[in-house]
Amino acid sequence: MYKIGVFSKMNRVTIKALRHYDEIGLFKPCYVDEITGYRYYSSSQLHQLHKILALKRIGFSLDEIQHTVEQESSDRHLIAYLEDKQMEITRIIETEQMQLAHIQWYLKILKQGGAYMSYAIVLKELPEVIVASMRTVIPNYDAYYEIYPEMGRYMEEQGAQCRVPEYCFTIYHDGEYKEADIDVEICEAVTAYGKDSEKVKFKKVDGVKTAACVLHKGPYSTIGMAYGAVTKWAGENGYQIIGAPRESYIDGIWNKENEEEWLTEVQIPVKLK
Amino acid sequence: MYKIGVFSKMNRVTIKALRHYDEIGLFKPCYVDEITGYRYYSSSQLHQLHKILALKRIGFSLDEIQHTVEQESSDRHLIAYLEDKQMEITRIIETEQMQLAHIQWYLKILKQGGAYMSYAIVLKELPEVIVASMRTVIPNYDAYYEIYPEMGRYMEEQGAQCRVPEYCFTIYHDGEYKEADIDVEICEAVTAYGKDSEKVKFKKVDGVKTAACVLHKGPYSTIGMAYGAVTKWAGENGYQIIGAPRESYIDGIWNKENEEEWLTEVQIPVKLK
DNA sequence: TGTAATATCTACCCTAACAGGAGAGTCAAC
DNA sequence: GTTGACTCTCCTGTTAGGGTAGATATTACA
Repeated sequence: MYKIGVFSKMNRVTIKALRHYDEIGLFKPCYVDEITGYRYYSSSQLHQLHKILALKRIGFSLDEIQHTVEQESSDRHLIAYLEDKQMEITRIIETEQMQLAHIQWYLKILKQGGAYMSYAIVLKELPEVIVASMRTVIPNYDAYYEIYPEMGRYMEEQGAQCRVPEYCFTIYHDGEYKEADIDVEICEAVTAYGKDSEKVKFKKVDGVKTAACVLHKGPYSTIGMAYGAVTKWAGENGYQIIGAPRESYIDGIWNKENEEEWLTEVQIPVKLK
Repeated sequence: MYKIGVFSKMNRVTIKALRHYDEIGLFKPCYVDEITGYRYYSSSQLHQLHKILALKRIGFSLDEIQHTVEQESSDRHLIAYLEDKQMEITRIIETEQMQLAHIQWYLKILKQGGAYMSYAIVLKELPEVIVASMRTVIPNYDAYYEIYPEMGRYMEEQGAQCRVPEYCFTIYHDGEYKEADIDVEICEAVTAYGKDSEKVKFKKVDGVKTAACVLHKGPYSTIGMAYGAVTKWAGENGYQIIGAPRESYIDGIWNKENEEEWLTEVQIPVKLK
């Protein structure tokens, strides 16, 4: 019969931990003095404690250990537990390795003197939406100043209601970056279908499971940098572009005078290679 | 200006999280209605939020992010932060992989129908101790029944005091398992040096940084299984045996009549290959 | 046997990053 | 005016104990 301090030293377990195990019912002293409350442990308990420590070492939570210990009669339960744990840890390792890749990417950029995180890449899911859409080939980017107002007018006629939060974006259907004759589809998310016209159609745009997104602040003329950042990031981090990129307009000519304050998000559907 | 719900949807961040960031001062709404307490966010804050989310994704804690964001003037700080983080994650991955190896080992044992964890391996540190020691070559294991009492008598003569917790053990100096002519050193940890005799010497036994330990319950005749378990485990988990194994006696003939209740711990100094 | 040092007890608060829920107030639509 | 959706604050809970305070117990030494 050992008092808690000695028992603790024998097993390299803190007194706090032993008291904690007692409290949660995982491992109780073999005898507790009713008057003083002193805990006494016996050597026959070492085996159980070691079992607990062994399970803890391989990543089981105290709760899981308790279940495991209770049902120890059956090996099948244990195998199942261990296999679950195996998968869990495998997943954890994968995410950690992705984090590592991210960090290394940022470090590389930083050491090259690149502007830190002026383009912070974020992965997110894009929702499925109903949109008023207009697909067309525009000669150059200046054409936006004509077609967006046109679409706005049509939607007003139709009484179409914009979705909240607003989601107004352009899908680029070309396979590459172009400066002329660009195949674009401009979309405005709405709450319900409306009547199609020759130019403007209502349709459903599928959601995207994972999109690499980056915010671009400033005029559209420099938005290429944002694309560059995302595509480079994707390539270097094992992601593959699997869909047409979008530009989501947040602030622009309609609410900010100063071009420097315009805000656009570039969204590129990706998946892990 | 967006209310919290919309802003939350725009960024795939929960309302709870936004409120939490506000509370800890990491990311505050640009305006709070003094009367209602409603939080309002603006699109110019998106960029900062994305930066925060990007840092979070690569494993920074909110606390670290706060420091990072505050000192963003200097890239050197950031590089240092990222490099620290890189090392931290590398370490984490290593430990996870070790856990994985452990689990796979247990699984293998279990699937072969082996008795689960009748030998649970635990790694621990062995302390440096002063011992009364007697090194000798014994013809076979039965000789213990002669030499242990002999040593006990000498220690009593000397008035040597045993250490608490008791640590009485045998070191096996042979490089391999032997059944005859075994080179053993029996040790009893004491509180202070005493006078040497021809047979019994007082000495310091160095601590061991990492020892793979296993509890053996039952008579000494089957203790080989415990050794087998440890050495096999070590081999299969990338550990190398780097010192003489010890047997630490916990319960034995001196306090338990029934051989089935004897308890011994096998301790083998190891290190990662 | 008395005193001082050490060991142990219970009880409370703390960690990170929120999640869940209670109860109350606010906002926008019908 | 009312309803339903939205938001607020405040409280508790999550892991596996760590840290400390104040009270009691045991042990060592004179």
